[in-house]
Amino acid sequence: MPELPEVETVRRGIEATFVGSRVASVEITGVRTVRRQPADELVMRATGSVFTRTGRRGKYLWVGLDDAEALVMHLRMSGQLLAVPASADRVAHTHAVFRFEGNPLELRFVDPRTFGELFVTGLDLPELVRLGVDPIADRVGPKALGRLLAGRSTNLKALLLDQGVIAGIGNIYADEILWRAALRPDRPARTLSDSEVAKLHRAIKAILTAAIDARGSSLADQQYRDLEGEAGNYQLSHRVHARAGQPCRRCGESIVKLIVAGRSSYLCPRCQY
DNA sequence: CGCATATCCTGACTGC
DNA sequence: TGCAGTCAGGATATGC
Repeated sequence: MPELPEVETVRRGIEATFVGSRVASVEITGVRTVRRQPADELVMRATGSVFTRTGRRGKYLWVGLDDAEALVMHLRMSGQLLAVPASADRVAHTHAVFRFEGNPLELRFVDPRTFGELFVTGLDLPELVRLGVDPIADRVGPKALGRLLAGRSTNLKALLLDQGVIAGIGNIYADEILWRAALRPDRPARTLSDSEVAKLHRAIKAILTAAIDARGSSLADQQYRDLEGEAGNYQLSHRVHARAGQPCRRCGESIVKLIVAGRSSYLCPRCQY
């Protein structure tokens, strides 16, 4: 569910609400929530530490613990991070709860499908070195993007989804980016002209920036919520995602749904090439 | 290397 | 109303 814009929105919420607070206690109840290390180890390393800063790389979110270690979180398909009063009822699938000294709000990790995870690691984030460039946090120019595409026979959809190449783009934003760039998802990457690479570069920046400004996308199931439990607004600006049969906002042709790179992919068959 | 498939799960939705 | 089947924003392993 959450892609770069949603994770960035949650990161900003944690920055505003919990940075500067000292962890009073950590409760891990989900059996799969902490799986790279014993849950007790995470509890011990986090308890007593101050949330000193936040960061994001692709879809991974992290919090500095005393500026000495990092608490890394990934929401995967259904994870939510929520700031709620400690007295509030816990919803089903609440797998982790962080309480803080002098902060009336606690941080809860809720994840029905249990694909999400938490772990504590070093500030150099060795688990994240495999990730490719972050299109928002890193300065990625059109030439750098062109080098990532060069010589690859893989299609654009698979490439945009490959976290080892570009980190943070998921199924919704890949489709929205490719529509904006007027490029088909099944187009082999190495066939792009310089001007098409430039268009793709502009579309990545524009779509992700607009989606962050809109605080992310909440689909019909309302599963994505920000730290305050509020829905995002970027779904109102979607041009292709989940719009099969509806008219293209650029040329009027019916949007179609294909499977590309094993994922549902929406595109305009007339104005994407 | 690239690609399809299966897998980890729960829940919402569809069609009978 | 119930029930089976399908699908879902992600990431990874496997086999061809």
